[in-house]
Amino acid sequence: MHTDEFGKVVSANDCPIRTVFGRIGDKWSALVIIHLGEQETLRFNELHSMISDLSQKVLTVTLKALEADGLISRKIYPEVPPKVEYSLTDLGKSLLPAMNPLIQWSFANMPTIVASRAKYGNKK
Amino acid sequence: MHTDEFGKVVSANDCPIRTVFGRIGDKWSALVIIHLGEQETLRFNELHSMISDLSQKVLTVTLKALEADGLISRKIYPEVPPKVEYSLTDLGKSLLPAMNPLIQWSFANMPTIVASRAKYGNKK
DNA sequence: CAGCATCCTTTCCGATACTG
DNA sequence: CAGTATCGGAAAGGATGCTG
Repeated sequence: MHTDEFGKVVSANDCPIRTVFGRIGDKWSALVIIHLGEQETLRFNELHSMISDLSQKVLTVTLKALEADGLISRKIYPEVPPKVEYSLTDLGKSLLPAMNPLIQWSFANMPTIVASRAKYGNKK
Repeated sequence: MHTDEFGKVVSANDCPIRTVFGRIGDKWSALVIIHLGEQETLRFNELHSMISDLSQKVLTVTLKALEADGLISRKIYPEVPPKVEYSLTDLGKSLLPAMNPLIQWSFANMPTIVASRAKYGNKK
């Protein structure tokens, strides 16, 4: 147990960095948030087709986790067939500008990283 | 397969967001990068004691992955006992300011997220 | 349409023991 | 000191089938 530059505990589940980066760093959450940031609201299958290579089960799990964290909201229209719309909450919206620099960095530096990774693989 | 707002492919391994967020979003990489950002250079056991609840094996794996991506560099001093120093590369240093807003956001909003998570758990 | 349930594989990660 | 090697448990993620 120790403290970081913010004077907060950086251990186990008390660590904000691990909590937040763990959420948006999982395989799909960041993409879901970004898509919802662009589109205002999206239905389940719209999201599913936008991020086509994730299973519907995992999308469900991801959405539930984001909802539990208060980052997205889920609106159900009592119709047949059912219609469910997802959108960012205010908290979720506040996350977008915080993520933006990292997104920019990702696009700018991904080629470098991929090249470095390949080179490292060869050296082994 | 589709394109996002940047006009780039957002699928499989071609997605910068998934590549970068996947790396810094894993359980420990972000913390390692942040610590190296604060301290300039750190030895293996210094990092290990700073992030005490990760095993030495996982620290090794994490460091190797970051090195492979070109984010940190590893300097070996041929002494007995051995001494190895880790530091951020220029690429790694450029990542820090990009991560910063998200770090700030994490500290600011972690309480809200934790509260929301707990509430959601009760409702189920 | 928007899921839930189940099964299965893969990956992650911690504990422990050992080494140049 | 700074790792490597091996094992085992837990968790993440994918495929498939079923349902209100």
